[in-house]
Amino acid sequence: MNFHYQYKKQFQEALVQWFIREKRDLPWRHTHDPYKIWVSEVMLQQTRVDTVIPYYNRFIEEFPTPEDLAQAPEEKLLKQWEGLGYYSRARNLQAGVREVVEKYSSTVPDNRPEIIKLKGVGPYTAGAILSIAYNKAEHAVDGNVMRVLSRVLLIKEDIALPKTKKIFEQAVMELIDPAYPSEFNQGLMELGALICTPTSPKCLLCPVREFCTAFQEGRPEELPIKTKKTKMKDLFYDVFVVQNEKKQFLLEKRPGKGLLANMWQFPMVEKSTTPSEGFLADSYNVDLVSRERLLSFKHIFSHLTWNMESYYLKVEQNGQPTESSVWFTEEEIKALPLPVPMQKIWAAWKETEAKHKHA
DNA sequence: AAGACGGGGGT
DNA sequence: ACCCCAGTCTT
Repeated sequence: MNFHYQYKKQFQEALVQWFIREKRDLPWRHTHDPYKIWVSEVMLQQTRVDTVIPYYNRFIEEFPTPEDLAQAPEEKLLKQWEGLGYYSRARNLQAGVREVVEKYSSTVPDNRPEIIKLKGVGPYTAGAILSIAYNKAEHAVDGNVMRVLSRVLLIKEDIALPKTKKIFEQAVMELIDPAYPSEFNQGLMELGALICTPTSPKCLLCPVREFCTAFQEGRPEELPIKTKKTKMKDLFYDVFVVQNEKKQFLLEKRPGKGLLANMWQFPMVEKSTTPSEGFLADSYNVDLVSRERLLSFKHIFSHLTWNMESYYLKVEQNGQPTESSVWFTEEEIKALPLPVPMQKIWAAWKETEAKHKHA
């Protein structure tokens, strides 16, 4: 890529001034603390600004410094992250912050070779922290930046391919305003979020439309090119809210790896494989007293669908429950990190319970 | 290079 | 129903 000096200068000026003028007032824009910028960037991975704001505020209140996060028990960390999704982000963030506390005396590294080695910090997050917190001229290429630059520069490579990202990283390094790296990078992202949107971009409001090849050619909404399809798997589960005579409920902790790792759930059995009647006595050492239907719904993940049917069971306890399952009171459940599908079932149980009390 | 990994919002 | 989102890690 080979831009003329004047073109580059004017593009930088237009973008940076637009950002300074029009930027949204967001919580993480009131600080330059690299730790807080880091937290915000991790939360923003594959997640919308509006979703992140309340999580960010609660998280920073609970863990104001790297030391606070480093010392937090995992259950407390996951409870803070509950509902935000991609829970390995939380674990990796804590692991990365622990590295910073231990190896760098709690100071986030200010250079790419060191910062990118931190757990959970990839090429984008590295560049975002370096440019936003330290004002370094580093690329921070996310989906917004690829969309904006694919249009401005008419880049028709498939952005689903990993190697394509390098093209955009080089383009940013070529274009970035050395006087305003933070505003330049954030300007590209802000433009992607507010103006240069995936469908129906607001080109007439765009501060850089005079530099935009796709706008001049007339079909900006057809870029970027992205192939790739997601094949979804369907899974079918029966889920049981199991209550004993002491008003305790049975929950199990998911495995430490994989989907929803270390989160808690009500006992769940795959429908196709198991006749769910035998599940109780065989697996959990209890006798059924009553059975009531709760809620049926689909929960859609990025790569699979859970088809859920849930039931409220009252049981008599024969002995200890099996391995990973534990009896909890309603009060204790409040402290457990539950994935959203389990929160829905728990909410449905509370509704029927309230109904019974009323009647 | 492809798949795993959440959940919500827009069209 | 399908796409996207301030991506990273694992295979």
